[in-house]
Amino acid sequence: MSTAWFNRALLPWYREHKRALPWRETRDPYRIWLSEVILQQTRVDQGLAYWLRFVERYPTVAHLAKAPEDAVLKLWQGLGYYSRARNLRTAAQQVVNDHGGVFPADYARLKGLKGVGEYTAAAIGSIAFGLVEPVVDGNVYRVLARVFGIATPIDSTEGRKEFRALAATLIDHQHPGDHNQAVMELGATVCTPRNPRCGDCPFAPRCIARGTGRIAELPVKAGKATVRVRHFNYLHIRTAKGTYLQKRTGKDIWQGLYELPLIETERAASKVLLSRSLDKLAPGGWIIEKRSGTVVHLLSHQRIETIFWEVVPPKRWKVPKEWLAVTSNMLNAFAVPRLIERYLNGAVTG
DNA sequence: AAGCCGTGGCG
DNA sequence: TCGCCAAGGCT
Repeated sequence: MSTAWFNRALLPWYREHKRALPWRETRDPYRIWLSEVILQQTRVDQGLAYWLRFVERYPTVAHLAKAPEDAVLKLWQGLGYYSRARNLRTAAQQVVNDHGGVFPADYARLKGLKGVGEYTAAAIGSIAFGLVEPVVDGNVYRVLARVFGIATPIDSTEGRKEFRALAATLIDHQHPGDHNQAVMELGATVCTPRNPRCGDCPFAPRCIARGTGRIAELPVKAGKATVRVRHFNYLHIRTAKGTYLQKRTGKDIWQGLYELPLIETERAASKVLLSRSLDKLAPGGWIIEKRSGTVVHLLSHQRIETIFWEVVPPKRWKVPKEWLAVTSNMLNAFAVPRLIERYLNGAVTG
């Protein structure tokens, strides 16, 4: 896949829109490293004052290496993730003791510093030393997922691999540092998680997510699956032969379990709406005797809002062939979801 | 690999 | 209001 258009659009946009930030005015790896650690999981607005204070108090990595841990933590106070501050001091000592006081200029040795992971090593390497190392942070995931329409979960091993590979094909070999910062800047200021400003985006004409109306769905995170709300209406039908059950089939929850006959609706069903659905099952003559309150059943990824309806079918009608009449003493022989079990127990006793 | 680590801003 | 999210890394 040719991706030259990506950099043709990206770098001009960046030169026009990049924010003036003090760590962008230097190629001192110490100051760049400081900014990268401070900005881990932290917004520029929050981290800027801390960076200024650190640079003033500890102008070089040697100064930081000599500082007491308590002093570093005090300067870090309020910024959160305090292991970053402890690791910061440790890494400064590593630079002094293991690298002669000079920041290492290769990816592997950068990553060997305490608190410097894949992202930070690539950021320092590309920005301070011009190494062709793609960064993949939260901004990059979001921008690439949307522009290229990638739905692979970003918090999966497969997803991390896929996005890293794509970022590697995209990175500008002449300006790796600017390229990396440009993608992040775009993600931070234009391609934001909510309400992205697509009107200001250089990729808008080519953005897959925008073209297919999936901006809000990308990037995908597997960890916290979005909870889908569904509306179930269960029919409690008592006849001389017993209560009707049916078996759940198909690619859905509770596969293979039994339940009361189900009518799923788009929204919470009213009596009128349910009547219409019942008429489709068999025309005319249904009597709705009782409507339960809404029972909410929570699954990891679904919220099932349930209404149990006691109904009486028409005098003469064709019972769906997948329904089976079960006598009350046989009901507990069938595997049913907890939702159904609780209802049936309540319906019998109360 | 999945859980933990903090705080502030946002809709 | 409250859950999500933010220039991640460590264990």
